[in-house]
Amino acid sequence: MTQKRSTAAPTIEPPSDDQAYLQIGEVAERTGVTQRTLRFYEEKGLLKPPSRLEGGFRLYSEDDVRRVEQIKQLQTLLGFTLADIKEMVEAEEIKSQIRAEYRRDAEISERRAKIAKATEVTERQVAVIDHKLRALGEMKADLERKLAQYRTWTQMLDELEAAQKSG
Amino acid sequence: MTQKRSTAAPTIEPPSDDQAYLQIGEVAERTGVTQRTLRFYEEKGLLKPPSRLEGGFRLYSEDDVRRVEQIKQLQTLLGFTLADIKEMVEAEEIKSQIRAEYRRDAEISERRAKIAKATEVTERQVAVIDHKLRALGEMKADLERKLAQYRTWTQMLDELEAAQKSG
DNA sequence: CGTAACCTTGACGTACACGTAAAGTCACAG
DNA sequence: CTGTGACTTTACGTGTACGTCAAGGTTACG
Repeated sequence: MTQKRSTAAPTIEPPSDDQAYLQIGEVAERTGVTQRTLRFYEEKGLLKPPSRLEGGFRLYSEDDVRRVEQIKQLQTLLGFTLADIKEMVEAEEIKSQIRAEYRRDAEISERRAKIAKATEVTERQVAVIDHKLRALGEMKADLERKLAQYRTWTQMLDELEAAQKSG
Repeated sequence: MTQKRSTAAPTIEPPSDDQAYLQIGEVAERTGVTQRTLRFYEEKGLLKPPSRLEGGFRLYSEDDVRRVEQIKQLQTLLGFTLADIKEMVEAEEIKSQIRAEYRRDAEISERRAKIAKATEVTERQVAVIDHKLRALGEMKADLERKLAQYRTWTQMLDELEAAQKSG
């Protein structure tokens, strides 16, 4: 029998809430990237080191899965480098920090600074996206002009053939 | 004196029209890519081998410059690989062929086939672009939600400080 | 306790997109 | 005719983003 370990509860280490933790294989399958890629992203600081099972097995959260999907989007669809993406991911980290500090008492000026920083980074990202949106729009318009041209040519060939038949 | 060879008329080889031909250095400067990159694109079939001066110097046309700019757009902005881009460029080639055959007598069926092929490739490209447009749109919406969140938080800090002052 | 399935950390390999250095050629000024 | 700058090919080097073993530890089931 091909045995498959039950999606077991973490034996130790993970922030002892009752989340559904996933091993690297599951995450790989769900996200469509390889295990190597997941380790590589961790090594490069794109994914925070996940919690571990006592044996050393990585245990990922659903949040981690979402992050991986986000990274793949940014990379394959939008052509950002992992370095770019790391910056963006770090902005996400800042957001988490802000949320964490929200409950606790923290220097207001410090909180302001972090929010300002996060705002700045996010605005740069929006600008980049706007740039790409415009470029893509122009590109699409070009392609549709071409398609229109092709339709015209096809029609001309139709008429030419019709003339030949009736001629 | 820093000598610069006059943007000389091609001594030989180039399709003997009176276009303004550019050497590789000029093209590199105008397009912002290196000479190495231009030779590399040629090697990879992304740029058709340009005409040469009798000494072997490459002579590029304005069309070539436009193509280089298009390639850079596709690559850096949209994240296509050079292999992808080569396909697209080859579609462009087909279009040129169709235009060339338009004047001459050519098999109608052959012309139809080429137009059909070009249409197919172009439609695939439009589909890819649409995909990216949607992804970018969603990403932008996400970022703007974040920005709104940041504004809310900043406002909360404002009010908190105001309360502290008046308290 | 055996063993299959799953995981771990190295460490080396690879495809892509060029960078860079070497050694020689070409064009024109002086 | 020589110097200088722009160009040529050839060839090896580099950074990114992983792929691919290899050797071994861990977990769960029978």
